[in-house]
Amino acid sequence: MSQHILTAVAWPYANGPRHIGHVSGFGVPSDVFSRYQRMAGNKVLMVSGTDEHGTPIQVQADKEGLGVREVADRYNRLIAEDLTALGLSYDLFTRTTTANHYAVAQEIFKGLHANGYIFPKTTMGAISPSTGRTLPDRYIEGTCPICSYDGARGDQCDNCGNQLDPIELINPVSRINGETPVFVETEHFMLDLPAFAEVLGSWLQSKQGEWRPNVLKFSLNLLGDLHPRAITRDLDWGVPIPLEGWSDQANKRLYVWFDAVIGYLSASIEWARRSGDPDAWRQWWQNPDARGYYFMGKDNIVFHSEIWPALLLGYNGQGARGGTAGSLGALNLPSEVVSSEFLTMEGRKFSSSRQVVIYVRDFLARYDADALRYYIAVAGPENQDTDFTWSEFLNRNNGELVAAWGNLVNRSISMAAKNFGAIPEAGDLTDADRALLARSRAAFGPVGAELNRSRFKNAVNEAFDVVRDANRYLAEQEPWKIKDDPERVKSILHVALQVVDDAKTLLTPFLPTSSNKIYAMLGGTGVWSGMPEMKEVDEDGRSYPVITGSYEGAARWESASIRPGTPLAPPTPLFRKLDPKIVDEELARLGE
RNA sequence: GGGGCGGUAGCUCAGCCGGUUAGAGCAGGGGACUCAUAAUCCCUGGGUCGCGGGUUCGAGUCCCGCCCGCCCUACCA
Repeated sequence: MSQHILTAVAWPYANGPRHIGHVSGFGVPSDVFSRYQRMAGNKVLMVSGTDEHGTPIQVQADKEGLGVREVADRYNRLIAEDLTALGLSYDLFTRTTTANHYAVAQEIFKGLHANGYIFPKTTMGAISPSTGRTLPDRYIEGTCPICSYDGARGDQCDNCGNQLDPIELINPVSRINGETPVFVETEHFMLDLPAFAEVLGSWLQSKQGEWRPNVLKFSLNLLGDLHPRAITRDLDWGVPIPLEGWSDQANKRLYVWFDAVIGYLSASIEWARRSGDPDAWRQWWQNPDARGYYFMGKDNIVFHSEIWPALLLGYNGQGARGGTAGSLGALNLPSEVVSSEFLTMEGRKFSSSRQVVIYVRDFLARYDADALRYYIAVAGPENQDTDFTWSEFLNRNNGELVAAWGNLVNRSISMAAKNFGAIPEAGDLTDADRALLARSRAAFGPVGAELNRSRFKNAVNEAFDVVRDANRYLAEQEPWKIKDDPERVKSILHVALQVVDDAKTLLTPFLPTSSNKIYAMLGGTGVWSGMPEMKEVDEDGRSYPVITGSYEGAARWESASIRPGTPLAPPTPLFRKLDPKIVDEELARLGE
């Protein structure tokens, strides 16, 4: 049964390059999932983009002496290049600074406002006297009024842990330029989150047994303490507020978290427009049978299990105040929020400023995308924080990718090519032959079930069990010792190649590049599993890069019979074996 | 301070509703083989399941307390 599946991938923030911790949280898992779903015959729409508004971009621009737009442009392009190089199969990877995104974000705001879920409130805000810009709480520091710790931030004291209001700080100063902020009254719009407590509660309860328990428990717990949340802020870098008397205020914008989550919808709409059928997005957002899977790191759960559903419910008119759906029509809530934990780097937190980091770009300059994808799939932070170490990366690469899987492919094709120059025909099969063939065919069920539940470690391990069994089979059959029975050798190598082909299919979601190579080695034609590409597009005369691609490859989640007689060339190695000295080289690159 | 998650062999991690001698991969030790990027295959040593209580015929698996790590804490993307 073919289903419409929306893969909604967290939006990387465009204030700098992304490191491997970021892509292990949202990037690789979402791509493995999407590739599997396409192979299983479902209609996948995988969308994301760079998140480009907000104060951190403003701060970064000031630091670099550039405009916000230039900073956003630069990191949008850089991040898009990195994600493309990793092979992430976005149907559309766009950005939040498009006219389309502005229009969709404003439409959601207007819908919520019309239904009564947004109200204004006057609060005190800090501004920088020299620039006139608002200072977010966390950019203010001073002495904690409770414990007298003098490095307290405006939102919280790191020493005593108490919540603070920046106006309470003793001797407050700006962390950006050291000056003393001025506090002034300012008016903002608030989202009435408590109006959704009940409907969110029953929605979450209905996910019992389906979501990862930690995500569900965490989300349910948040419900007990919902408060109205500001959705605008004093900043000129953002989406204008679409109300009379507000839209022309240069210094009032939608707060960045509000517009960023709407990106899933706006990107889907942009994708549909570019595909030539402007209403195509509705199949993923309004069809009751469609499913939406959201991938992110754990710091983002609240936005996806609480706030984004609240925005959708409010827009649909389904909160405590009722209402009617906006002009887009009622929209589907997430089916599942798939959250990853965090990756650490050699036992420490990733930190760009302290050079405890490896950026995706630098990683891919020295190692292959499949090597990184494999590491993340098999050793990434799927259900708990995990530690990336270069020595484990080396071991996994050399011991598992190269020695177990790459070598199985290489020895099987090499023997067949050398002895027969083609895929040999099988003769009478022995019990061992039949057992191994049945073994790899039977793996599609359980491996697929694990992938469908986003249990990637189990999936890749079960796929690798097939690889280990195939290596054992060859060791037991010893075809290289058989000198007087070429028919038996043919049967053994036929079986081995069939299982290599099956394992290649099982590993395609994780290792698309190398799987494509194996497909070609065994005589496959055309595209097996499609790869993303960057394209320049125009919108209102402005050009920007997007990631897109045609993923309608030949890959299907099933065993496909290899064709005897297909010519085989001597293989070239699929994966690079790494020199152990890279561990020390990489460690030397890390800061103290 | 509050909430959440985690703390299992040298390393990275599995262990669902409590049930026989706690598992895997890698690393270590021994052996076999040579088709293959010296890759592969077989055998093997190794754990007071963070600490302390409790419930139970029986707890890594449930309850309480504590210690450690990480995430969130409502203008933090």
